[in-house]
Amino acid sequence: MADIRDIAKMAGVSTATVSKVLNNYKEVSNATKARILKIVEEVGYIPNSNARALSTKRSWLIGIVYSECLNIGLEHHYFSGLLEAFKRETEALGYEVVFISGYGIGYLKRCQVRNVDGVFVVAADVFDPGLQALFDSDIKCVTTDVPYKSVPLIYSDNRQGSRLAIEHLYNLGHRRIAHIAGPSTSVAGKERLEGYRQGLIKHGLDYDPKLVVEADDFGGNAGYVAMNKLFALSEVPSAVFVLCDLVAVGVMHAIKEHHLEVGKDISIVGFDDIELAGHVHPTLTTIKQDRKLIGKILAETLVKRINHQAVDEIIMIPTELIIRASTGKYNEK
Amino acid sequence: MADIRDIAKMAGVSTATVSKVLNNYKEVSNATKARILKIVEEVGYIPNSNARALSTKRSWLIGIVYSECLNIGLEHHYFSGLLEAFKRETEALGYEVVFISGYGIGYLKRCQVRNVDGVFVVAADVFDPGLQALFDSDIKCVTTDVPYKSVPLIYSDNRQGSRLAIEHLYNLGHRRIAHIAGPSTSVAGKERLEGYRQGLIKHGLDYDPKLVVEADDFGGNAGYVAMNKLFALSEVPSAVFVLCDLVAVGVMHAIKEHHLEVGKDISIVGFDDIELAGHVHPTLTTIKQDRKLIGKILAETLVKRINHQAVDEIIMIPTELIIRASTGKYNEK
DNA sequence: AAACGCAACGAAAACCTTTTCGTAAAAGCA
DNA sequence: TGCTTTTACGAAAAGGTTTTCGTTGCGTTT
Repeated sequence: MADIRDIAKMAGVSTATVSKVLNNYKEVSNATKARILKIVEEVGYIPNSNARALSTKRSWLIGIVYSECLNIGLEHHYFSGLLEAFKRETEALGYEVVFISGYGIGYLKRCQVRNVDGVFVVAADVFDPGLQALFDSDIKCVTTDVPYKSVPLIYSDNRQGSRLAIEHLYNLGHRRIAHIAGPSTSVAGKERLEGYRQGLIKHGLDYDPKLVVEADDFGGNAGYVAMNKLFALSEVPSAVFVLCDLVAVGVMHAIKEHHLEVGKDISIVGFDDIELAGHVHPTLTTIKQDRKLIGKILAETLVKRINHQAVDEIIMIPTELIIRASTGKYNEK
Repeated sequence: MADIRDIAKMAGVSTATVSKVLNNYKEVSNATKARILKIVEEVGYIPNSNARALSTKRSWLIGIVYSECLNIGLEHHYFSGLLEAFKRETEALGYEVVFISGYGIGYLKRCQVRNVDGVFVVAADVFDPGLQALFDSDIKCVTTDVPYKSVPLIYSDNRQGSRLAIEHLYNLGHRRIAHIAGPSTSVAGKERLEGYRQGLIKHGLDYDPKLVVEADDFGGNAGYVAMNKLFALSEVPSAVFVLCDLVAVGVMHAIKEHHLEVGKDISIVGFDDIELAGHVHPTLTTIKQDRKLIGKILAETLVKRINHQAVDEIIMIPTELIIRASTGKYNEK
């Protein structure tokens, strides 16, 4: 593999000049510039990114912190979609995306070792001291769903989304509305619970703690288990607002096992709007999170931070109610 | 940030000695080794990976080629699960995982720029010349579902899986079994189609091209569309073997819209066994791919290749039939 | 003709490790 | 004791860029 010195030699110039051409400095004549570029092209020369990073202290690498806690890992639709959007955007800006391993030395050191220019904390436990060390360091971070001090945070307006859900159910005549909440360590889960509560109050309904059950994680099975807890109640709710679509599918499963009809006997509202929401039976009414947009803004914000530009501390993206068949008018039994 | 020279100075030794300690060379006395280690610990010294990579020509980075073609990107459950398993395994071996951007200069050059030690081609179009250039280079690769010359290939035994599906349906009395196949560019799709055919023949059934319809991609909507094509047939099949679970959910959607019952009027078998398969209604009979195992073997194989050890060219992992409620005995109408 | 400015380029240091090879002292052996 | 081997360590080169600052040569002013 040819290096910059080979190119310099072939062009009859110094490495400095080649470097300047490659990095678009203007202080080099058009003639030599063209000559060098031609040789670079012919030889298929590729600058060594390690040498470059060593010299410039920029790696053009963005780290992803993505711990598989609570089943919200790569396999969770919402997060994988978000990550995909983020990746697409940063790649367009010239960066590449690397997973930061939680192994051994911890996130912070790992980031320092790899010399990442910035990191995106996608899914993690806020109380993880390793994560806090990273956030408290001078490495540029952005995050979603994991608020921490003044680390820029871009995410859906969970409370607003929840209120939309409750309003929808209320308008359909439901008065006994349950909530399957996220694990208590999940901030998004907490906010959705709060929005649920706000929604109830706004419509003059009482908040009944018995109607709130906590899901163990963000998978389908957690919903199945949680819904069965609701069935154990003396008076079963007529509607359930579920913290996310994947969990909602498990909820629907439990309901059908009790020979009840979703959308008729019990209405369900999910959160996320994953592709499958439009294909499960009945199709799932849900609160849509705009993951493409959120991913894009996250990317832009991080790159701004890397370039020492000012950014907003918090950006909340509005959610949208998508009405499908899993919700229906309240039926007196 | 302290560098190796600082450490050397503090310990009163040369950088060479520090380096040797850090890399477990034996030619250094226990006394100085302990002294150096102590200082390293106190200062929180972290070796610069770029300098190291420059010197050793190893980056401890593994590239992922993951093009979002046909909806099988990060958002596809099977692949994200596979990737997760792969990542976990390689991280345990000391590597970190970086996405190789398809932007601009192409996969091969991108890999060379980043100096990756190896790459895992997860999902991509086999006919992409950029991909072929990568495969033909001397960069160590492994792949799944994307066979190419002698690049090590680890994946499910698609034909065997399909035969399992057909056998199951046959044993339930179905004789008119349709197949929703993958896009023609998908190798896994082709193999499953072939297995479907083999299964039919084995049981003395005719292969009827009219009963095979191609899905546009690997998403739920593709299944919905494809199933509606089957409904346009003069004689609707009593069972459908679908190339993957996500698509199968769309198929079930279409069936219910025709007021037929899945598992009774029409039986469905999927492929993958994603978590949701156990929660959709009816729960989905499917062919399980062991993505944890496949991911693990992929990782091990790639690392072996990196270390110049011999590896198998092809490893096929058997699949397993998971019987749930979407398949039932054939009912004469 | 002297003085100056500017354009175009190069020398060399800096970035931080690893690794080879050489050297000195200590240990082993006769 | 004299010799060889081993052990413990260091000097310095190598790895490939970027960047600062200096130099050269040429055209413009006065």
